[in-house]
Amino acid sequence: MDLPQQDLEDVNLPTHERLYRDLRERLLFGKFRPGMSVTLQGIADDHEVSLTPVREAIRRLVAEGALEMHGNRRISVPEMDDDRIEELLAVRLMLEPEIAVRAIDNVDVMLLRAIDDQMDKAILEGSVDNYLKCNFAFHFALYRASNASIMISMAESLWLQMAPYMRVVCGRVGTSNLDDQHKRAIAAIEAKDIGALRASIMEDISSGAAFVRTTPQPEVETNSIDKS
Amino acid sequence: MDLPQQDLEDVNLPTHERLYRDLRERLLFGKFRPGMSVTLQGIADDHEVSLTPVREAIRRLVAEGALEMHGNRRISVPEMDDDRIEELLAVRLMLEPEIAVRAIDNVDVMLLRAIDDQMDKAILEGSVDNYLKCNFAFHFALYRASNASIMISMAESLWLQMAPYMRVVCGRVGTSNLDDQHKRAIAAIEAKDIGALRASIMEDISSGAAFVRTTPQPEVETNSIDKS
DNA sequence: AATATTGCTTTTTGATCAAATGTCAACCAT
DNA sequence: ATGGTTGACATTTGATCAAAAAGCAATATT
Repeated sequence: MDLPQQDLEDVNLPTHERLYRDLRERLLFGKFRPGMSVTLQGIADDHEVSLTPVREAIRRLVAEGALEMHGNRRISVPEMDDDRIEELLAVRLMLEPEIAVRAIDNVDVMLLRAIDDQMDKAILEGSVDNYLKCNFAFHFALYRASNASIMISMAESLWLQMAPYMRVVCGRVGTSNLDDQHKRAIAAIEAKDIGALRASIMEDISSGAAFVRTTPQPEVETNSIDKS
Repeated sequence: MDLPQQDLEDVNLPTHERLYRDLRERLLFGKFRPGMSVTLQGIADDHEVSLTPVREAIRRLVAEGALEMHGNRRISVPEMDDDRIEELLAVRLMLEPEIAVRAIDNVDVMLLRAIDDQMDKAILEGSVDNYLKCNFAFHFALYRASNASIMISMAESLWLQMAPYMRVVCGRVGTSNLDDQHKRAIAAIEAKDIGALRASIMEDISSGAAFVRTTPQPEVETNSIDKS
């Protein structure tokens, strides 16, 4: 009768798994910037582990498109360009409304509302960090209520690919001009209105896209990992 | 001025990369069956390499959904069930017609026709192996003509996830009852008829689905890798 | 009989090291 | 100067080993 019963994660997990989660977190919300190069050794040094688990974590992130491996065996955070953005958004527009619809009967609306409240606060405070976290939390709290585990992984992969770039754009422009489709989504869920839910998710994605398009392209910056 | 200039792959590639490609090939066309368990050590022994590159290849395949990792740290070929099938087909129906449309202006119709001819032959001969290979070749010859690299990887991941199961079903039923939507797709491409192309790809996916649904569920079989 | 416990085997995991590969800047020849 | 070469340095890659974890089956306990 010995259940360690960790409330949340990361104890007793293999190093490669913890590394993966940590790097993923940093890609979503941290300081990884598009174009930045990443070395296995750098990661190993930063985290004070050997190369072996680092390789496993990195291969996984490369497979998810979160990192890019060049023929030279060199790894970097993918650069963003117009075609890539267009493609990512096109897939998100197909995929995410469908996931949302599949979650409509299971999702905890209270939870969504709570997250959205926090997001409002983040926007008011101008905290890009918290905005991004809440936005992610909202979407995936919704998506996880579906049984569509394959679609969810795909969506996670897409967000991982967009995140470093979104971060740059938001950092430049701040949190104003962000119109919040989440309340429309919540209303649609409560009304069990599939069409309206689909539309609100699509509008959320499109408005993010419009937001991005209004900002100029940032210049390149290729560097090893800078320790915060 | 020293280009080795290998016509095709696999020389000078890192071991983990060759392993990845080999396992992938075997998942798509080989003897991996749903539910079969896979051990790192088994793979390493089979290929006469050490565990290190095996881990990298396997993590990649797990990230792509081609293999499944349980909490126990044990790895297996995912079992298929009705929900999973439904979800995989739903994503394919969204994704693949879009990729096809994006390829319509660039694809080499002669190549498609050649592949389709080979597929006809495979069906006549009743060769499940060749049918599966040609079917894959056809779809991805088309898809690769698009610039949508992200969508293509996603489609590859989906095919990897379906393949072991499709293999079982086809092995049971043979190659009759397979109606060929490829000729309709080719005609649509030549006519530059986007709607017809989209419809033919969707029909191709749906008819495969119908094909699968007519066959009974195979029983489980969990084993280590059997060397052919 | 049903459930725990124990010890043994298989498997996974992570660190370390040597070899291969790649990068980059200083150097040389034209 | 420009273009190519060389060598020092950094990084990746793959094998090996010890330790941890997990499975398994026979035994003991209630």
